[in-house]
Amino acid sequence: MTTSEATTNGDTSRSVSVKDVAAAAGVSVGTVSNVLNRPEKVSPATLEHVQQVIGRLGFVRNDAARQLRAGTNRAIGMVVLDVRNPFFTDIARGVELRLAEHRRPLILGSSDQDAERESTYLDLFEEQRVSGLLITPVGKVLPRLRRLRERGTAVVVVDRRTGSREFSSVAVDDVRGGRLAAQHLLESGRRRIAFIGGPRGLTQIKHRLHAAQEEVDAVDGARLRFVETGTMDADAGRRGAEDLLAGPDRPDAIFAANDLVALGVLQALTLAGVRVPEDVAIIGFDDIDFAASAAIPLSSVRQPRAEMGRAAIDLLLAAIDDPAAQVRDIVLEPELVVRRSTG
Amino acid sequence: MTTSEATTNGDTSRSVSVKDVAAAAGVSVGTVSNVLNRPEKVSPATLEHVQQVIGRLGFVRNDAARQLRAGTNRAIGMVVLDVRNPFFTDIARGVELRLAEHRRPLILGSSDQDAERESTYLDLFEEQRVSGLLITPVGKVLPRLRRLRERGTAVVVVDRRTGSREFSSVAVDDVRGGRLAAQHLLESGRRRIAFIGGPRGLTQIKHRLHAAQEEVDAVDGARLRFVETGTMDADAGRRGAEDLLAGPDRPDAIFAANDLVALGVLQALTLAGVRVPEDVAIIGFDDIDFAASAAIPLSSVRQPRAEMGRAAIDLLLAAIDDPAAQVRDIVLEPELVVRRSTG
DNA sequence: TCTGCGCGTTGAAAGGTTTCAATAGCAGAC
DNA sequence: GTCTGCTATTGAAACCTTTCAACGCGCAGA
Repeated sequence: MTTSEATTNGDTSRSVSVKDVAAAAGVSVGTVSNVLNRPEKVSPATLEHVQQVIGRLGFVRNDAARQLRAGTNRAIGMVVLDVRNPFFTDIARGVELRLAEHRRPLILGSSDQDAERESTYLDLFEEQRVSGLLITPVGKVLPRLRRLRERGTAVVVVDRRTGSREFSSVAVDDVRGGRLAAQHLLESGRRRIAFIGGPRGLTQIKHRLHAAQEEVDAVDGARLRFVETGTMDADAGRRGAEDLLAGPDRPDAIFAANDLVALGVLQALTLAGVRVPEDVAIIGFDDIDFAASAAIPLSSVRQPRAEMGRAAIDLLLAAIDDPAAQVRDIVLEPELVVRRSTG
Repeated sequence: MTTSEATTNGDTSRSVSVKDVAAAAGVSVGTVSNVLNRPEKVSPATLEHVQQVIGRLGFVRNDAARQLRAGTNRAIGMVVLDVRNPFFTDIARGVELRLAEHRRPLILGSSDQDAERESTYLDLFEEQRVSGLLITPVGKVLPRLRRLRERGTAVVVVDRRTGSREFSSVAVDDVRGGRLAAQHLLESGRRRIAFIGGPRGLTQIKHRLHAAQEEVDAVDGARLRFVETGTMDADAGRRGAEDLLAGPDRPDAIFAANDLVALGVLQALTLAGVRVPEDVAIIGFDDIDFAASAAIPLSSVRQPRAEMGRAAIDLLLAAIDDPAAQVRDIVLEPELVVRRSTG
């Protein structure tokens, strides 16, 4: 117990605690805590002195103890749907940036569309007592989310809506997005349009497709075909496009459910010697960076991903600060980005 | 204190603790803890009973308290260099999968090549007392890493080597990778090769370039040109390729420092009407999914990213279990993947 | 019947922070 | 010189889990 021996050389045997700092500075632990958390309550002289001791001893606050006391972890948990789709990593990046401003850690998990993995992460987050949770749900998790909220964890749903108005959410106006894409294709003179993507059951798909259909219906002689796929990756796009090419009545434009699908479509067309955009125009959705970097730069309907992340965190932090805060559904506007692939 | 009233309906006012479980089950907290952590020490009858109570009350272990007691967080921290490059997210994914098997949370931060952000994350991880740290260093962090290790945090360096043999690392044999790419181009008859990428100072670039140079030197009439870029993204590739096209003596093959650069190169060539691979062959590095999905599928030198993540975690967990474990540099083998872009 | 043994269980201590009621110190008012 | 009111500081309690020495009990062996 060499309390007074705390000298310059950090004897790093055991971690330095507030108690050590207090002893070395000749003040009480309460004061040290105040220096850390409410510096304005401490006299300037004491403040300065304690801060110096903290620096000298290399004290680093133990967050576990702080959490224990506070009853909640400062960290935010996030369950991402698919880390391999830059759309989601871009959202995560927005989240992370905003969170860093608040010095809150982000505990990240990716469900990879697997309900079981999703559930495992929810278990983990519950043990961690995270103060907030961001999730793009896969399985039937509403009951779990309710339970989490009852236990004091704020929840915000990302890129989905629960429909039940129970949880705040951040999403993009898919109807508008579908409309923008279809209008653009129609305005550039395309009439035989195919929509590639799926599965059909996904709300987003339904909205985008339905809006596109309405636009197409409003133009004489224009038709829309739906090519359903099980997943929404490049492979799906490739196969969907190959099917279209093999069949009769080749379309003159393809609206892909997202950019990954669009990239697959572009590949299939290129390899088949179909000229883009002369023979077939392609437009994607999301506007991930790879859309702009494609061999034929892809037109796309831009989703403001970083902003989605930011908005989600802002909603979440608001809910954490005031658990009675109102449930809000934030709907962001998509934006048409025209590039080479639609001429 | 309605201890005995703990019934099916979770009165979720305050979180259920071991103490509550103990009271409801009529045993001591020590026994509850044993049920949780050393079930074999508990008599079958008690075990069964306590487990039922745990289920009934919806008890979830408070990890903060556990951490406080243990002195260390079960979580692993990871600082990723650039989340926008799928190469790194793929590694992170491998890490995450392996970690999930051990029920350890992953706290993720991305430095985006910024030394300051990197430093902020190290602060955060220190406060969290993470038990292990995975990092692809940007700034001068060796002193920090040393300090972390002194304080009991295991450290593994990913996709870099420190040179100092102080920290374990996982990386890929870049010399071999550079050799594979160059050999492949030379064997397919290419003689005027350009290497696009940079910055020059990066060890990886040096190794890949140097190995390629050696291969080229071994073949009569073959030449290698180096086009240095500041970053390693699609934009850099695009500009590098444009420069090459504008200059005299157009190459017949381009070896891109990574796949992002290669995609940019492909775009520039396509837009300039240069045929790939007929006029110019392209090979990238990493073999991210987008290489296979490019309009002209890209040949690449595959880095086993998931395996890198797994190996890194295995090293890390070994170091956590036994702090005296030997420092190891794991070097994985790259693999040539031939696709359309090199004919 | 007594001793010794082993198993299962207990209860208290420890871990580091924050909070808050209580205290000390001090200046100004009377 | 005493009292009031204020600010700065104190010290102990609380948060929840894990660990471990100690305890009680039943049973086998003497």
